[in-house]
Amino acid sequence: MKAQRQTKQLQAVQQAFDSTCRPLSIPELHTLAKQRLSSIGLRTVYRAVRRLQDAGEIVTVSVPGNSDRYELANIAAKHHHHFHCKACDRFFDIHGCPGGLNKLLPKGFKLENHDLTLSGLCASCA
Amino acid sequence: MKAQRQTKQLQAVQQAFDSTCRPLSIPELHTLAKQRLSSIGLRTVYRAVRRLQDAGEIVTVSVPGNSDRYELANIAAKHHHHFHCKACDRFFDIHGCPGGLNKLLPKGFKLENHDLTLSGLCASCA
DNA sequence: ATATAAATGACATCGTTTTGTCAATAAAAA
DNA sequence: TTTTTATTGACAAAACGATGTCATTTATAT
Repeated sequence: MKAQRQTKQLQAVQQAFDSTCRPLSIPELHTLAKQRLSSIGLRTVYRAVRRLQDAGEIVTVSVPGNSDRYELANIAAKHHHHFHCKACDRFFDIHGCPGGLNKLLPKGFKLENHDLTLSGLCASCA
Repeated sequence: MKAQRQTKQLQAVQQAFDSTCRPLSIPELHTLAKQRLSSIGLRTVYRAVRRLQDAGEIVTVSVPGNSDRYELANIAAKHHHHFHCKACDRFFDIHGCPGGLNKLLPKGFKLENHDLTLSGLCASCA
């Protein structure tokens, strides 16, 4: 279930993940990959993401009011949250978690997961 | 900027909000409104939501990996969060907030908002 | 009761994201 | 090097939510 051929295109997408430690959207990946391989097509980025997903190297990050992002599975394995910069529209990883969420639940509800998205301005935009 | 005519259709949508105290999607609103007015069209639900938004009666609720929901503005005015049931796919209001989120921010980041979505099973599905 | 125009609903259309297709390319095996 | 076939990229097309259109309906004012 691993990506089978080592192509320049797949490497360009992998390098985008490796060099940018934040959740990336498909258009962001396309832009980043084009910096290393200007000829890479959007269709190929979609396919690379699918393959990396199937290989278990990346996972989907759902965020409110925005299209899906993707990030390295080994980063996602450590519980963390995200910050969305309203100016540059980028997402960043936030390490740490408020905790104590079970107290917020109404009677009878069963908590399995939670998802925290902070938003405001990132360091470069503030 | 208020909805101008009091139609059965608009009332059906308003009643959906009034009788169901949780964030509702367009299809959910359509289903609920049809229970009171089976002839109401989806197009009309879209327009009713737009009008109620313009009138300031409802606001948009963005949630991760799901289409937008809408809820009454007076409910949204009190800071709260949401719970998503993975079984029935409904969203519920959660009152209370973990707080202390500023500590999680990296240097230089400016926090303006936050968004917490718990998920699991609701009382009726658990 | 009548006139006016906002609102409705059926349908078509749009805009965006995602996927299908297929001839050409190129990575890995022979 | 040659062969094989996974992969690519251009293009078409699907999927989807949301909106435009317009003849008809109907709430409201007169």
